[in-house]
Order: sequence, then structure tokens, then C-alpha cells
Amino acid sequence: MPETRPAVSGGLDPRGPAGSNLLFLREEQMRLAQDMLFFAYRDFTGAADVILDELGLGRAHHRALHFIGRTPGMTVGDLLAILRITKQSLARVLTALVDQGYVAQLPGRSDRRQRLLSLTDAGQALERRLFERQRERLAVAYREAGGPAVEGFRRVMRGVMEPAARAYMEQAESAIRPAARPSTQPNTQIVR
Amino acid sequence: MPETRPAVSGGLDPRGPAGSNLLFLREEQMRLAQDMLFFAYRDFTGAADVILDELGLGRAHHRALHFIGRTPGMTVGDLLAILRITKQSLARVLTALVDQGYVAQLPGRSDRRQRLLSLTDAGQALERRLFERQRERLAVAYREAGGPAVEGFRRVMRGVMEPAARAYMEQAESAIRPAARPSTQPNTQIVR
DNA sequence: TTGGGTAAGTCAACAAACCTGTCGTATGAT
DNA sequence: ATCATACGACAGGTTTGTTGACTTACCCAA
Repeated sequence: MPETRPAVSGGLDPRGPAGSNLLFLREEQMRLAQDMLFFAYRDFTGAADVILDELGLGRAHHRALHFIGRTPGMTVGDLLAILRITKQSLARVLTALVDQGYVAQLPGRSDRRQRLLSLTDAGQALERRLFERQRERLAVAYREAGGPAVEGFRRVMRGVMEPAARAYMEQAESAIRPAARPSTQPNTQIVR
Repeated sequence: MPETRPAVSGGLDPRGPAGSNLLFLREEQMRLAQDMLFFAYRDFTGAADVILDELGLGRAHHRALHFIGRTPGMTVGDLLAILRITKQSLARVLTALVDQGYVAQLPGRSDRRQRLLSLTDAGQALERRLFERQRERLAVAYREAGGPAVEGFRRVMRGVMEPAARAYMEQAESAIRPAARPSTQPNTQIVR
């Protein structure tokens, strides 16, 4: 059996001087984060699965519901850019949601080719049910971790994302610190 | 006087006194976390996709490689419990990895029904290539965020996970604080 | 007004990665 | 001897993703 890992069982670290030891620690930190991203994502998304199964919907539907609810009035193209899937994949999900009365489409005001997406009342209700399940999980985590930890959590998560996603988050986060930078342009809903 | 909540579409805040406003803030916090988990997971896992595509492997293969590398000597059942997929799904991935020489199977010492999983040299090399891509992303995030933020990040992520996953993490984290709590029982590698 | 580019929908065909259910085989435990 | 366990394998199905080609409707600028 290849001895690829440290002898964790109480012995000394077999590695040499502090330099490589620090290197090992940094690498181990990264691997821990890998583990955690997997588990946290698995369990967080899994929290809503019971409800989705009941309705014959999948996680793809949930993602669409979530982001449409976050930014009512967004276009199909906007949603495509966020989800990073193809038009086909989204179309399947979207037509299902429209057919079942969860999502409404309105022609764009300034560009009538666009179909602006928003949740119907039923859609909002469903999204809320799904959200509540995940909220429970997150509430526990936030309460146990405390405020500063939550701030740290956000900082790291932001750093992991691509610039485009970071920009999205910045705009979204402006909702919880409204007094900041009044010179910035207003956070308008996407309405075209 | 700045309103306590952004007027997202120009109208007045329909909400009442500070109590419900706080409630709104807490909810908005949760929704931000939803967004961030999606983006961070999407971009973090996506970082390794180029290499995987070249080899005709998928993310499922990467996940298996990762966890086998983390805990060499684990059984198929162990891996199944971590990934939470069915035996079939894992078998497909695992046979591919074994056939291509990335993963080795050895009969268990104390229980010869088991097939203990470990990475071959090629498997370790591949896992490292994949890891390096993700490491870059994470290193930037950690550097930008700083040490305390990383600690906060971990606290929150731990809270989001299910107890079983939290237990796994505790064991894994003991590797980066080896001197702590020497009275605790040894974290043995999984070898049966 | 005509023509080029864009937003979106649609159809066909396909692939990856899951799923359920069932069966078989070797092995361990009682 | 019997029953349980760890694993592998087969059959058939779903969800979610993919590419490519085509159409419709619309915006905009020459």
C-alpha cells in the first residue's frame, strides 16, 4: 500500500523542516475546502429534494425558479448566462415551469423579442417552500458560526467565483447595505 | 434620510417597523448564500473540466479520484456512503478508472469480500493535475480573504453539512492540527 | 426599404450520469 | 447449514446536459 498520506495516528509528521511542513499545511487546507464544498453543496441542495420529487421536478427547475425569483424581469438570455447551460436544456425546464403555471413570460417593453421572466403567485409559493427547507439548514450554520464567521464565509466564497459571478453578487449584496455608496447608480430591477 | 431598505423598483418599502426589516435582512442573507453556493460550486468544479474533457472523464470520475486519494484503503461501501449515489453509478465510474489504470483494488485483509481502493501512481498524478487547477482558484480566494475569514468560511460550511459529513470533516481536519488534544483516540486511516 | 444581426423558440439526435430492480458470487458470521 | 454482507453485473428508465440546423420575430442602420 502506497504511503501517500501522513501518519495521522499520533506519530510525528514524517516531513522535514518547517518549510515543507507549511507547504503541506496549505495544501491540506485546500483539500479540506474541496471536501467541504462537496459536502455542503450536496447537503444544501439535497434539502429541497423531497418537495421537488413530489412535484416531479428536478434541481434544474429549482435553480431556474430561484434565479427568476431573485431577479424578476430577467430575460432568457440573462438566465442562460447565469446557469451556463445550453438553450435547449433551459428551454425544457422553462416550458415545464410555464406549462405548470409557475413562471410567466411577458414580452419586453423596449425589445419585444425578449420574454421577460417572472414567477407567478404559484411560482413564488413553490420557491418559498423550497427555500424554507434550505433556510433551516443555513440558519443553523449561521447561528452556530456567528456573525464574523458569516462575513468570512462570504469573502471566501466571493473569491472562488469567477469575476462575472462576483459582479452579480455585488449587485445582489447591495440590497443588504443600502446606505453604502449613494453615488452608485440605483439597483434597478432588470426591466427592459 | 436613507431608507432602511433599498427601493428596488422605485416604490416605498411596504414593510413595517424594524422588526420585520431585520427579518428581511436575515432572509436576504440566506438568499445571498444560496447564490454564492451555486456560483462557487459551479466555478470551483468547473476549473478542472478542461483536463477531464481531454481524457474523456467527467466530474463523477473526479469526485471518486478525490475521495480515494483522500482516504486510500477505503472500501467501495465507504465511497458509496460519501458520494450518496447508487452502486451502479459508482460501478460505472470505478470500472472506468480501474480499466484506465488510475485506481487499484486490493482484497481486504480482514474481510476478503471487500476491495480496498487506492490510487495508482498514474491516478495520483492525474488527481494532482486536477487539484492544481482548483487550488489556484482557492488560493486566490484564501489570500484575498485572509486567515480569519477562512476560519469563518469553514465554520459556516461545517454547519451546512449533515452530521455524518461533519464527522468526516472532523477526522480529516485533525491532519492540520496534529498536536491538538493528544488524548483523543488516533485517527487511523481506513484499513481493514 | 432592405438587409444584417440578435433574442428566442423548436426539432432532431445524442451523451453523461444518475436511477430502480434484480440476480449472482464470494465471503463472513451464527 | 443458513443467513447476511460486499461487491459486481445486467436490463431498462429518467434527468439533465450537449450540438447543430432551422424558423420567427424583431431591432437597427445603411
